[in-house]
Amino acid sequence: MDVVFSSEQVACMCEVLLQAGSMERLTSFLHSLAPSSSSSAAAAALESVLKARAVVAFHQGRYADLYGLLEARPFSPRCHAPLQQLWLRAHYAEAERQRGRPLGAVGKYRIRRKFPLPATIWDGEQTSYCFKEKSRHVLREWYHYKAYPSTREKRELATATGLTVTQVSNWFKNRRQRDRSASGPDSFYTLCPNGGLEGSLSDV
DNA sequence: AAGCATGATTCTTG
DNA sequence: CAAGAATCATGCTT
Repeated sequence: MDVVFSSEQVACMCEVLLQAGSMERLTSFLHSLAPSSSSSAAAAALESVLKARAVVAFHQGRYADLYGLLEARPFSPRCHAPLQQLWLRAHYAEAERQRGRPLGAVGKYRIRRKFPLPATIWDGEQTSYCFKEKSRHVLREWYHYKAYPSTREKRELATATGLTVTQVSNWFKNRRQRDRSASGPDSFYTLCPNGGLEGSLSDV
């Protein structure tokens, strides 16, 4: 068909179908897009289309295609997280298929080291189980100067780091606690006490 | 499998 | 509501 979509429409279509997770429709939609030469050039330049193609490639197990797509050109940071997941999950899947059984934590770790994220999908860091190095840097600096930020200062730190106020509070709390316990008169008893808690809590 | 690091949670206290 | 302590949960590393 020669239904002509604007670039925006195409992108929107991809996003919606991605969101809905309907591979079928997404696949056929992309397929309908590919052969037409006029709009395909413009469409191919669209990030959403590339992302959609990557997702489809992943779903179909065409991992080589997937890697090609991901490495082809830089993506905006907005898409990094999902695309990184694709990259990793594809490599995990390949390794698992090859060895016939699922990978454990260590296996996945090795895969991650063996196949580092391409620069097109990675802004340098953002490993996820931690706050960003940038945010942590800000917090550390601040802590050095003052370990007890006021509520107002916490708010500022939150906006400065992109974290929530609670996260900032937690960070300072944890930091203080760990600093203190690390330097305190720790020579004494290292063992934990036992019997502390008695059951039977009354409710209501 | 064990150890470490780090964010979050729970409980108590002021 | 915030601080401290103990503890949990999870991910990384060895």
